[in-house]
Amino acid sequence: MAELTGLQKQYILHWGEMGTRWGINRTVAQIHALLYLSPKALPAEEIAETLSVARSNVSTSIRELETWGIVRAVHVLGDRREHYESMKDVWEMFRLVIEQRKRREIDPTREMLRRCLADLDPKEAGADYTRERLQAMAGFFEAVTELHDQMKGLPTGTVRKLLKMGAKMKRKAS
Amino acid sequence: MAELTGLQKQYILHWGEMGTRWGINRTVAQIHALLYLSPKALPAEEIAETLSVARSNVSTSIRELETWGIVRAVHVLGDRREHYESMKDVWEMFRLVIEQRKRREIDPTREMLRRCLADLDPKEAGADYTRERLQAMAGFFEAVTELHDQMKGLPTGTVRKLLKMGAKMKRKAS
DNA sequence: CCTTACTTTCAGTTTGTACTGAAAGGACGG
DNA sequence: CCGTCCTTTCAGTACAAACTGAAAGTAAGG
Repeated sequence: MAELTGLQKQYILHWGEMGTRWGINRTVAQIHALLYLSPKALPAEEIAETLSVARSNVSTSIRELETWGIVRAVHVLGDRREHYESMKDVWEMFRLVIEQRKRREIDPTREMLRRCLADLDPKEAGADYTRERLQAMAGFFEAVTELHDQMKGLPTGTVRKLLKMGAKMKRKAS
Repeated sequence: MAELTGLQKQYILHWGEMGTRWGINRTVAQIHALLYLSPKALPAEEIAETLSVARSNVSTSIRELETWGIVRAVHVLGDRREHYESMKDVWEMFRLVIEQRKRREIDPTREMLRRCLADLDPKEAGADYTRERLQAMAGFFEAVTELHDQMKGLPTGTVRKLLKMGAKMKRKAS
């Protein structure tokens, strides 16, 4: 089994911490980091040993990474075990994660806000104020959704172009 | 003390859940939701009763919201207690949060990546591959930083304009 | 089929974060 | 300055999420 270099250790540990701050399981993030740096697909057993976690923990974590769509199992000739490899395209990886977090978190929030606005009884005291607040929040989430929908279809290069355009507008405004 | 309407309850509970998913303490998020919906600033005591949490918990949570800069203490004539109110501008609120999360999480990651690239020993086996991966990741984080820096200075309206421009480019591309 | 190699599931345990209540620390009014 | 009202701090506790290891499940090879 391959020992980790100091550099790999540094990257993996940092990535793990990062994960926890964004509501992603530390081990899940660490496994992803390991696979991302690895030039070849790794079997679960080796991942477990390298990161010093239980084999079963790896199983669950890999499963989660697979549902995100950023890790997949590949087969190696003459080996019955599954080997796992990470997607290497960073932009696509984050796009996948963002898309899914939007679906799981942003969309339900939009629904909640719509439901609240629908349920709002105009006769209730302070209804106008509440509506104002809910609408402001809803407007923000709609804008985020719009932004997301537009990024979704764009190739990486176009996003970069937009970045440059933003820079120009900023200069004009100031 | 004002009882919560069903609608407020719904909003506050949802916001609390939302918070936990993004690494923000549930109570902190709930307090923010309550203050956001409240037309008037509330004393800590009332927040504690309304949400059924300990007075001391409110104290800590408010403190955190204050460091984010999205809640502040105000004084009410003839009342010795501090009253707390939430910022009402949603865009500004998220801008503040994003800016600070960037500083706490994105920036250290950029540094880590730069350090890794600097430490990388070209003589080590697989160094080229590792460099490639680290550079790809670093490039992404640089782009995110660039994007953030540009958004930072822009007024809300300009962000909306960029959204529309993106829509146009998308149509052209397809 | 049976064996062996590998993977997943799950009940119990550990760990870390959040929360509480009591005590200490201000500050204002009298 | 003393009492009271309010806020913060902190040590201990509760709770939820993560993790483990054993056992059950699955599939390939002989």
